[in-house]
Amino acid sequence: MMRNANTVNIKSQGDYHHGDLRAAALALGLKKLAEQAVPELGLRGLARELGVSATALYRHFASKDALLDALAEEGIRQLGEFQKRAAEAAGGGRPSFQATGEAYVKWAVGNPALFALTFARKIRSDLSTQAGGDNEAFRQLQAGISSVHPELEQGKSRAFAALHAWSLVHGLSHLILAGQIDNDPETIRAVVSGTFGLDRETGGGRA
Amino acid sequence: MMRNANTVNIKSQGDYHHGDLRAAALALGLKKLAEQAVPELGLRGLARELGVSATALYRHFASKDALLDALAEEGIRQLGEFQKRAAEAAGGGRPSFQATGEAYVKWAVGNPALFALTFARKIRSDLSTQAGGDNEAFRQLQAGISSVHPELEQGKSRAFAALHAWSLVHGLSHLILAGQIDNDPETIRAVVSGTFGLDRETGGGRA
DNA sequence: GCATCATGTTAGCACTGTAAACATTACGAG
DNA sequence: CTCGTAATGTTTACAGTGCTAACATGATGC
Repeated sequence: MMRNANTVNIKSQGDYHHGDLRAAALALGLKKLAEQAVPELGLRGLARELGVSATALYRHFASKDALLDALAEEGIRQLGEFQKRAAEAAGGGRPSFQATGEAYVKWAVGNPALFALTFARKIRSDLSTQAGGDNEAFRQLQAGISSVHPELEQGKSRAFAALHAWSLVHGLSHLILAGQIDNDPETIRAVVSGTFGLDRETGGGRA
Repeated sequence: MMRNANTVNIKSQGDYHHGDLRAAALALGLKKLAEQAVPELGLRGLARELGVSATALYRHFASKDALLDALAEEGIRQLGEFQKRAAEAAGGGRPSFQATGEAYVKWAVGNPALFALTFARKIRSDLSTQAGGDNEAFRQLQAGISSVHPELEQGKSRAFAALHAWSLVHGLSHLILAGQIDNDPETIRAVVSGTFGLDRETGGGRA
């Protein structure tokens, strides 16, 4: 069979070689993940859409898992950036921290498949004795904590506070995606903002 | 080919019929899930271990998905019961609520595959306008909230408080299972107990 | 005792990820 | 420029999957 006609090469001068298959595969992978809710990337289907034989991908990824890992890495990157923008837009301080948390949830809900993928496989990163690893998302979190609770310079308390906040938004994301909690902006805001009306002295803040 | 020799029937008097294949399949499924960390139940492999042909399972489950759904249901049941016992052991009040939360995380960490399965597929339950559905696990949560914050009889505030607590333990579970947070009892206690050291009046929970 | 239904069986389909062997192109050294 | 080699693609094949269809067996009620 001759070359598939619907080959959409990036640089389509030649025919046999693709140009930059690795990049193309990652790009298409992200697109497919964005379109569907369940992370069901098929190696063969992917290759078909790339106008390339299935096994060609093995020249660029050791296995399907390796490909997914690469996509997952792109996932945390996007998440981190999204949070960063949200934090900046909110100006700083406590509102910025709240915005960071909401951004986490909103990104997750808006990118279900990529979110699932990203956290299904353990994010590579020598997490240097420090939980959370070296990704931007976690860095945003730490910054937010420091901003809201400057009295906690470092140490366990700050770490625990960070893990607490992370767990909260992470769990909320998962539960919404699992259909357990309504995907409602007000709900998200309320849950992220804390026990909400329960604490008498902090004024309904994150805490 | 005659009947496979290693048939381990529950009631092995006859030969062709199994006795109670449905129950046996569920039991073995749970066992396999308990043994491995990743939920990779194979229909064929399962049948092989049951000493039965792969398609026999289709007499009892409409599809692999249906089988997994049944296992998932058993999952929430176990989780709920585990929480209930923990709550009772703690005596009641706030310590009981804290214990419920810790139990959630500990069960999840102790049963990774079943936990993942349970929440991967949306738990059936006509969630009657009330988020959370009708499972025992969520009921424990509501009870805990009521116990700790009796001033919230019903309404949105209590619902949000429940979702908050649920999100927290759920997220913590996932992050531990993803290898992002250490599976350390002290960490779990601290994160579950709240901002921990931040709130000045609760004394850092029962930690 | 016999029809019927529940429950098991085998054969086969379309699909998957992946390995092995082969083909084509790009590229750097003589 | 030529030519060997490495990079990148191809076809073929294998073992595995969930699932359907057609058939066999055993239990059950008239």
